[in-house]
Order: sequence, then C-alpha cells, then structure tokens
Amino acid sequence: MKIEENILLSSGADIKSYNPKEFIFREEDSPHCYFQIASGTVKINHYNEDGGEFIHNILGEKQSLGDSMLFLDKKYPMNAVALTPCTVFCLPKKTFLNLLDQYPDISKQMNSCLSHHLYFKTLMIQNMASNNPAVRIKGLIDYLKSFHDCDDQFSFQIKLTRQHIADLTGLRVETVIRTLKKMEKENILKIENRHIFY
DNA sequence: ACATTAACTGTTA
DNA sequence: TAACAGTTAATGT
Repeated sequence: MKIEENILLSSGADIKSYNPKEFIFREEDSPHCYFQIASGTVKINHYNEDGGEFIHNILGEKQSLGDSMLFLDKKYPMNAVALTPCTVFCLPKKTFLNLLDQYPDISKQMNSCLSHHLYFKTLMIQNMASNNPAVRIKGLIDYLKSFHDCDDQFSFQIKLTRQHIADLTGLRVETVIRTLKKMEKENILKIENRHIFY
C-alpha cells in the first residue's frame, strides 16, 4: 500500500524515527496505526520456538507495514524491525479507516493491494513448501523482481545479503551460496563480484 | 561485516 | 547408499 505523503501529513500522521534493530511493532502488540516507510528498510519477521528467525519480507521506502492487520481485531503475528535507520509515517488506525471512507480511490487501492499481497503470499508458500532450495530461492527472487519494471534477464540486482536470503527462504547461508552457484551454472542468474543479477 | 570453503554429520530419496 | 542439507570452523574479501 502507498498513500501520498501530503495526504498522510494533512491527515495528521506522525513521523517516527528508528535505529537499526529497533522494533516498529512486535508480535502480540495490537495494531493501532497504519505505518508507511518514509526512508530506510524494515524486515518483517518471526522467531520460532528454537530462536530461529524467519523473515517474511524486507520492505523499503513508500511501502506499508502490517496494513493487512488493520481490518481485524487480532494481535500482530509478526514483528517489524528496522534494518537501517528509518523514518516511518504513523497514522492512527481510526484516522486511516476514515481516510478510506473519505477517498474511494484509496479504498479501492487498498483492496487491490491486499489482493496483490495474497496472490504473492500464495506463490511464496508454494515455493517455500518445496524441499528444493533452488525452487525456494527462485520463488523469492521472482517475487522481488516483480516490483522491478524491466524484466530483462539479469537486469535486476538482488541487494540482499546471503544471510537475508537464507532467513527469507528458511535455508542455511551455506546452502544459499551453493545453490546460487548452481543456479549461475544453469544460467538462471549471474554473479559478478558477489553481486547477484537476475 | 559479509562471503566462501572445507571437512564432517545426519537424513532421506 | 549416494546425494545433499545442515553444522562447525577456519579463511578470504
């Protein structure tokens, strides 16, 4: 979801700053605000019982956080953690819902965003259910590239660390490294001095 | 701080 | 049982 800055500000949105590793919201918090990143990157994650981290997504500028939790009376099932120094617009849930009533086009866009979200979540679940690491990684990078306008081969650089890719796919870094190399041999992607192009 | 390699272990197709 | 993902640890960029 993306709402124009001027609309956010004129509706009375706050701007909050976060340092790396700071939580924007935590699991078990109740959603009270619509969050939209003004600058920086944020990971949406979950820690499983043995302390292992699973990253749902890594989001950047102009992307919203946990907006699908605002139409529901439930606690967040995930955390939002700053990866870099961040500034985030915060609009109280009530104001946000009023905004949707006030602007039908924003409301429509919200539906379309949720639909988009659900579509990609479905694709991701299918890929992540595979025990083949190449399928999982390909699922992830296809998703990432879908936000990029040019679909030419190798036109998109994956700006994630190997560890992030591992945490997003539920694999180990070593497996990610091995699999990326295999995929490079198969000409699925290209690696140039450690940068991945897809 | 991140990426790679190697040697070993355990699981599974 | 051979292949392959995870573990650990050392080394490279």
